[in-house]
Amino acid sequence: MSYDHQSIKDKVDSFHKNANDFYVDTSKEGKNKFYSLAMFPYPSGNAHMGHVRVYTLSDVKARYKKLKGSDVLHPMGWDSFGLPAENAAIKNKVRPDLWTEENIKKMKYEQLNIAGWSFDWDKELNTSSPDYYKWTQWLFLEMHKAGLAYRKEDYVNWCDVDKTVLANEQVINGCCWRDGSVVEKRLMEQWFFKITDYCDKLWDGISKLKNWAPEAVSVQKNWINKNTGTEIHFDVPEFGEKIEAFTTRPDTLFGVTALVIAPEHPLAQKILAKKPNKEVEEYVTASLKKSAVERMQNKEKSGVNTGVKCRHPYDSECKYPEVDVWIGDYVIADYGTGAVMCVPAHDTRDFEFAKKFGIDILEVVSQANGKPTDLEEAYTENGVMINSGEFNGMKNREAIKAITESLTKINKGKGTTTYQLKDWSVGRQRYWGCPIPMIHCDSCGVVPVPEADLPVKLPEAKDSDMEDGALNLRNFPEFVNTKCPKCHNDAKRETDTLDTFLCSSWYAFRYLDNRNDEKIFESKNVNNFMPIDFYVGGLEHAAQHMIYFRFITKFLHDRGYINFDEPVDHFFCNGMVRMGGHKMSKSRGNVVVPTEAIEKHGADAVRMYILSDTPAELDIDWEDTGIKAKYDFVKKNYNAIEAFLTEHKDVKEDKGDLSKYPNKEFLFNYYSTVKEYEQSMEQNLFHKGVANIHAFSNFILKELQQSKKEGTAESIASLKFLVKDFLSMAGLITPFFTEVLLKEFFAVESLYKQSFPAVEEKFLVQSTVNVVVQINGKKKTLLNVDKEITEEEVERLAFESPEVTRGVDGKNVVKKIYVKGKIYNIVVK
RNA sequence: GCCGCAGUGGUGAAAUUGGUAGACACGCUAGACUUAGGAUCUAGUGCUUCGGCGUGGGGGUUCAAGUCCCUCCUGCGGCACCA
Repeated sequence: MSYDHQSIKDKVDSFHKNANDFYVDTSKEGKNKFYSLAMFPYPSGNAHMGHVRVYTLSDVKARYKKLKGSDVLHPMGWDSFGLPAENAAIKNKVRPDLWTEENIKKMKYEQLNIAGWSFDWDKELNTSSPDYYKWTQWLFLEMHKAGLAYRKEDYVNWCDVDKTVLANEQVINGCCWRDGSVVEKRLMEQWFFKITDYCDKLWDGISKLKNWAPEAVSVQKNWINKNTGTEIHFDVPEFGEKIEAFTTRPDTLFGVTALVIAPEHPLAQKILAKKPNKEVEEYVTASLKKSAVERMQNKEKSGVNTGVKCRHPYDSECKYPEVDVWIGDYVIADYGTGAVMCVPAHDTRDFEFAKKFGIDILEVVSQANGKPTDLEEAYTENGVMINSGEFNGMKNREAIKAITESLTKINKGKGTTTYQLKDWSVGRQRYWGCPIPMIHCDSCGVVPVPEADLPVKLPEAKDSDMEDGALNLRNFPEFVNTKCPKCHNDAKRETDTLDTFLCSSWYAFRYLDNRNDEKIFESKNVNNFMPIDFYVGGLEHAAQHMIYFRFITKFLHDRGYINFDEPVDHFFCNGMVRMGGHKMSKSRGNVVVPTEAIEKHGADAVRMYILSDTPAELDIDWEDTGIKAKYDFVKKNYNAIEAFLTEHKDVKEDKGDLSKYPNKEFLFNYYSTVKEYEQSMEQNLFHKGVANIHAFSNFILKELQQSKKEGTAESIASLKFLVKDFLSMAGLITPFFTEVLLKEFFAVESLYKQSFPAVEEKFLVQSTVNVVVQINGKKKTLLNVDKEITEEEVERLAFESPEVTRGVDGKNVVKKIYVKGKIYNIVVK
């Protein structure tokens, strides 16, 4: 029967109807484990081409490892808490839980089951289901027990469109990551996770991320951003305290002509309280109102002199023993100490600030050529110390160390490190999320919900709740009002829900024991299969999700639940699927819907196409000619192979003695391509894998033709055997037509459970080799010679060739280099 | 500004890690065949003045460089008033 992708799909569906071929027993001990994971989807109800790409990648890798004999885990689940469900509720008056449930059904049974993805659905999980979020709550309580979940009043990122607080990681260029609206700073009391306690571990762990996409490693580095420097104390006698300034350039200490603190710095409020001053007050108020975007866009320096003085640590030696304390919003409150020493001569920002406000400029690091002190701009290069008391004459690089040591001795400072990473704000003022298992009691304070009472379930939303602004746990009295677990008096539940990034920071663990209702997971299972061997997802998750995932892993490690401290061995960042050079979007009208593409071209062609031509890390541009070509390829191969197998139905496939196989070149091609294909799969060069399949097809189909004329009973049996192995290998990429042929003509139990053929090295040995003859490294001719040929013989043949004769004519042969069986290079002058 | 990645035919790209640059495809050209099919098959396809020349530019190391080193240019991504 001629190729018809629809009937092939129907057949494959019927093969897998009853059994879960892709099941793996995660409690089974053993060594040969492979965990292939693609980031789980938000159940929007519509799978898009991006999903097709990611899940095909994790699938091909999973199938490959299975063929190579590993126990493979390739699970799937739902990242189902979050805003779209609430927005749908408000718009269409559908309960968020029901809306989510509908979408999951739709995606699971109509979209994620049509592309041949080998998901083990036995491991399915859903972050918004109480048996999952019970353990998200448990994790919160563990954090709380460890002192890592805490409340504080702080300036937080407020998104007024989503009516919720956002984590720093969710603010991109000062705007909300979801809707792009400008984020405000609001002083609020909020739940935080003390991820900053893990800065060192997260930073040091970066060196272990050898198999991560380099871009993703770079994102991790930039985000945590460790900086080594010195903390220097400036006494403020009037207030009986000191300002700690962080700097990476302690060598410029003697050039300090002012001190600048951030408007949010605690001292600012103290100054206002003690020495009320309208100008200062107005400046502070105005600065606090400014959004991050305003601060970012307007880099014009602003500030105000408080008139408060502070003392230089070396006040007896330096030119400016006492300097003014300024408030300036170019100083960032939550980086370093929120205070900087202002050294205009050697810092571009301080220079601008000083120029604008007439602050003195004192050069302390001179250029080697001793240029004058009348600086046009800040001098930020290295040099020799001047105007710096006892440190004069030193190289400034040495002075950095010397001054830090000296400060430590006189107890006026110390070497320190600082990080850009901030504590993780985890509370969200939203309904559709995991409730924070805490209770506020007037007499006992904030009390954790006892573990036995978990999960704290979300109340069911009624139609009247589903109004804009009303869908909030505050408005559910039956949820809010409770008893204090300690004193049993009336108390109120916490009404914030958890950031959905917490839900997704531990799902990979839960897949290994998704039905456990006694504990979060069985450690044995997790230790057995993790770290994840192959984790596929977009680079956009390299900051938020991957930071949190690493943090939670390190936390669970420190609490003794797991024996590894990095969750992902290989993080593979796939590129986007675009069309016409743009991201697919409804408004642009350049959307290819996966279900439609698969219906039209068949899943084999779609899978093959989405992997072909371009490395999976890069963006691809969807082209109709490309997908059509893959359809044609699948059709051609199915038809040719089916015809061959039908003709030789009665011949039992038999490898036999391949050394008697008539076409040695075919065997050479076959096994060298097996070798290349294996490498492509090992190294995740899936586009090369597709090219290898093309190469296979090119010589196999030719050989099938040839066998019609010259085939013997023996050679047909061998060829049939080789075709069977080819189908198993190609089945990684095109699992539909290959499985049908394997079932119908070879009665295999399942494509998934085949094995990868071993490379027969003996057929890769050839009796002749091509030796390239070069003159001065430029190729002149090619000699096809016996592999064991001597150097003398090569030399004779080379010099006999007209190209060499012409090339050396009238020149001196200086040197001859022979690389056995490869290169013969003649050097002439 | 700092960090990371990349630059190869008309296009997507490959190159066993220093040893025949352009595998495998798309597109294009010519031809064949036609039971008009999502046709298929065959041949060709870096440039060339047929000597050669060619991997963003310039320099270097080497018998030999797309690959290593220096330098510059361009594009993409991340961070960014980070002290």
